[in-house]
Amino acid sequence: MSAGHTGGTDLLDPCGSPTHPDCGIRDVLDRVGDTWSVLVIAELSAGTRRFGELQRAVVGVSQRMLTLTVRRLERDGLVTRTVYPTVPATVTYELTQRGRELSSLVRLLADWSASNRAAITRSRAEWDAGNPGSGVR
Amino acid sequence: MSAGHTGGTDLLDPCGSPTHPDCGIRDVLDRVGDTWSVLVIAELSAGTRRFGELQRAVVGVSQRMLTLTVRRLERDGLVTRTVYPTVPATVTYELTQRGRELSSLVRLLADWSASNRAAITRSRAEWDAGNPGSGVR
DNA sequence: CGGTATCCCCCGAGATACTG
DNA sequence: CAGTATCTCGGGGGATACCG
Repeated sequence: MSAGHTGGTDLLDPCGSPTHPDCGIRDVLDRVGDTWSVLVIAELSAGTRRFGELQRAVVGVSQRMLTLTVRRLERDGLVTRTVYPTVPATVTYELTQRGRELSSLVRLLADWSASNRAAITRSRAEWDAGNPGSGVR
Repeated sequence: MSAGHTGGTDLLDPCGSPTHPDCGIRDVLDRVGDTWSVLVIAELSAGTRRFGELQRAVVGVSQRMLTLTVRRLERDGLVTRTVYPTVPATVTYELTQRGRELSSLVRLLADWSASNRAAITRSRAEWDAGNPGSGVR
């Protein structure tokens, strides 16, 4: 490495300016990072879903958070929202092409998580045993 | 799909029990999701780093949050922490094999984010224009 | 059915000060 | 240099009630 930078993060912080938080990919990663988006994307990767179907499939999500989550995904162009003028209302959600691209990456992450979950849980238990009362979680 | 389940989330919720929040891969995904882990992993994917090097490379992270982040990564067996008994102390961090596996997936996500950032930003602007004062962010 | 609108609480995370 | 220890604040997110 030649500059004053330690290198390696250029992709994550393309502009390199400490005073410019809008650079980097955090805003996109935040969508992957938030509590429910990944789970909603995973469910929608299996096909079109109605609001209620989504809520039942994504165990534990509140109505409020599901609404916020699908709205944000729609805003990012990751899902399309379709309203049918029935009574009562019928609304379906579906991944866009962009959403499907992301979901395939999310699937890799999910697969990795599933196959490493046991080992990580064990690692945590061992660490906690050797570091009592550290407060780290 | 044959059962009463809408299907598609088995990987994300292997046990399917609503009363068992410990199931699923959220706890692993949370590590990917939190603010700094991904950035630290990305930096460490370029090689071993000292604490101060990490803090300079990961622009914006506070000392406290960097400490917490590397401790959690260590706890999960994603990084190793090595203390050299020099004065003052020297501490280095390095990805484990498991950490390198995850970092390669994170890299895919980072690449995707970088190439889709502009389009997503545009999509958000359009959505905001058509949904004034919605409060969704 | 598929949402809004409110209230409220917890904790993630920054700022600052101190230490082996 | 590489951390702890406190204090603080904002907002993510749950619970509940109401609506077209």
